[in-house]
Amino acid sequence: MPRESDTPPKLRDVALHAGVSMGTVSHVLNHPGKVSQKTRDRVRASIEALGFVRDANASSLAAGGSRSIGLVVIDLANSMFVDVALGAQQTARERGLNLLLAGSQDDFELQAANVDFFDEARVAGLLLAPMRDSSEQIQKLRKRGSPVVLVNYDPGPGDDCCVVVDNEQVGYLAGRHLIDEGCDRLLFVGGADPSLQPVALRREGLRRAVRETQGAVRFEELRVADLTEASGAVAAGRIAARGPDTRPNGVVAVTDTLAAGFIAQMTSLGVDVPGEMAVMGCDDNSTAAVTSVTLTTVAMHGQRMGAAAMSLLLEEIGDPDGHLHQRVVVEPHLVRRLSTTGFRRPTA
Amino acid sequence: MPRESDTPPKLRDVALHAGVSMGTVSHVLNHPGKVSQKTRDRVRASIEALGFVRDANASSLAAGGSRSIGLVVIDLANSMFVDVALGAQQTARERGLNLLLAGSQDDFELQAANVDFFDEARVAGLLLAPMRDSSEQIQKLRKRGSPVVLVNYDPGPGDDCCVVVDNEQVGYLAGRHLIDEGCDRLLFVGGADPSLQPVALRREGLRRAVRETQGAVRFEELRVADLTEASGAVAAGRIAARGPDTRPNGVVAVTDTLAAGFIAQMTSLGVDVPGEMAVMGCDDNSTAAVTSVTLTTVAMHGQRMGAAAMSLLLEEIGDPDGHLHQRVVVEPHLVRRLSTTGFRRPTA
DNA sequence: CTGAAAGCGCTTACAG
DNA sequence: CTGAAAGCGCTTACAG
Repeated sequence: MPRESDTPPKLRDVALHAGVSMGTVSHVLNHPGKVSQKTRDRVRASIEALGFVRDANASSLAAGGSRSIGLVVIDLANSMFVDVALGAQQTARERGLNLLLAGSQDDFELQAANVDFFDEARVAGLLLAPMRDSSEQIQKLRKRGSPVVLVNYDPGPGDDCCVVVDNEQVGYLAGRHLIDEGCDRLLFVGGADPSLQPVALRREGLRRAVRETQGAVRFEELRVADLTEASGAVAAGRIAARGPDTRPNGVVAVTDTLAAGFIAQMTSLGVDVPGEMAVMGCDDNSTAAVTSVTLTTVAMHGQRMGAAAMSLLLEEIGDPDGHLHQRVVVEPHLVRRLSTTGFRRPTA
Repeated sequence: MPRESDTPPKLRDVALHAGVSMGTVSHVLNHPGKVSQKTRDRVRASIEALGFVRDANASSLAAGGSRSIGLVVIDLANSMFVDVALGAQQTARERGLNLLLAGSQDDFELQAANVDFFDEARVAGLLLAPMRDSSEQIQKLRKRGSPVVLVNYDPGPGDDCCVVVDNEQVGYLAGRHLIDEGCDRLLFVGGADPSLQPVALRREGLRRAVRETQGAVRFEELRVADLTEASGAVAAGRIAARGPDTRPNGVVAVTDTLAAGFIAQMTSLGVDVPGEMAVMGCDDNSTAAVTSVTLTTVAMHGQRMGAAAMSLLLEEIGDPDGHLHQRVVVEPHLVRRLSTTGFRRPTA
């Protein structure tokens, strides 16, 4: 039964209770193999009896490092990053490490604060899904000896491991799907910021799918201000204004959010989606799924990304010098839903 | 410029560099008001110059407590809990505290592990959204002096603060909405487990709305095995089998997931939702929104819950003895979408 | 306002 | 396998 003291038991109380030294208790906790079965059992019984819970702060300080890994994602409201967290957590647990999770809510300053927090906590390593170049933040961690692995961001050949999705393939899968459904006039709706790597790559992939048809399919693109639903609606307005015979009949919006706005507006303008126009997004972002028809999209394996990133990180933690930085590319996959199902093929 | 040493700078290096004692550096960090402007600036310059980052483990140990709050939620894939985290984080930051987030993935053992982890980390307090009675876990924290506030779970009058949504009102709002749309034969679809408080309360609220019509609206209910999409589909099958004139024309599923399965199956059986039958869910769970029509639902103010819970926690941390436990009830609100819009009123 | 010193609770060589 | 002791990096009374 728990001791009725007014102060919580500490390691020395356990030692006293079990009749051993503090060092032995600590060994039971950290290197049980070094202690005889008998002593171990006695110590564990005392721990149980007193309700002892080790102070992780003291432990990390004395051991010179914590057994936690930090994960900082762009935004927890994006379900992809929740998947990343699940994958990373599972892999971490398998190795006896704890995952600390923080979301940056699309705010670069909050991201910096999160990284700083994990820096202060002296995490054993950091998984970072940055919203843009964050080499400064990463440098600080590295100086302290904490490896960093980037998720969903490719820093280019250099100092860090990264795990990214094959965005060119994302675009290709989208294009291929629409073409297979019978669309022959494709539109790519992207954001105006050309520096966003994923946007450029997805466009390239889509073009590849179009090229493969050897001219049977037309391609055009439309740039909107940003990747919000509002911009999607603007794009829809412009396209709908054109006649049914010249406007695109297959649309790839570069994000689900954009696609959601596009479909909502297109529908309200009287165009039948997907009957007259198949529309799809990219990301499989569940928070953007509230469209009038369910959205076909190209999804990423978020969990796989998280698990891969954690593996790379642990590898580097385990062997900081021998480690070679890697770039892991995860393949996307198509998720077919109603926004492209039931498109009426042109009977030309 | 950062010092080119092979070992990261510590507080004593900063003291040396600034020509002050370690105590003074610590004061600059923790009680800047106690240090003269001039000294403060000098110390800060040294911190900057050396790239010093304080070790939070050592700090917490010496100070006898950390400046972090833990939040353990049932499942991060449920968007409501992401909202809770956002609200809690914002409130925590305003008070200079950090929020540590952990998701339990619907697994009670993982929940226990998460709570233990925060216990070891000696968090200043814990916000817990438990999946069921967790008084044991809570007791451990309390023994160590960490207050606990429950979120989305009402433990009954007792030892802890809690923040919950008014689930009776959830049911009432749902019923009221359907009745206003012209439905006169309501169905409540709930899970078979009567011990789930929210289910019972939502049913009560719905009944209240029905009672208010003084007999003009019929009420019935259907219990299914659990709250999955599959069970929703099963329920739809049973209802659809009845003729259009006797079956319900307004349905409240106790969760969005259930509603999603219900609608999908009902539609595929040839019943027009919402034309012949208006259907709605409860929760506003974005991950369940992938239905063929967008789902009307009753939502909770997750952010508000998170913020309220954090406030209660901080209040108790600030005044452990004077603190009175409270039960904060957050009002739900209706989110109208397509699954109830366009219902054809019976013209009897 | 500033400094010297004790101590937070644990871990880890080091001897036995 | 076990114990005594130094030390992890900071904070906080306590004197000055």
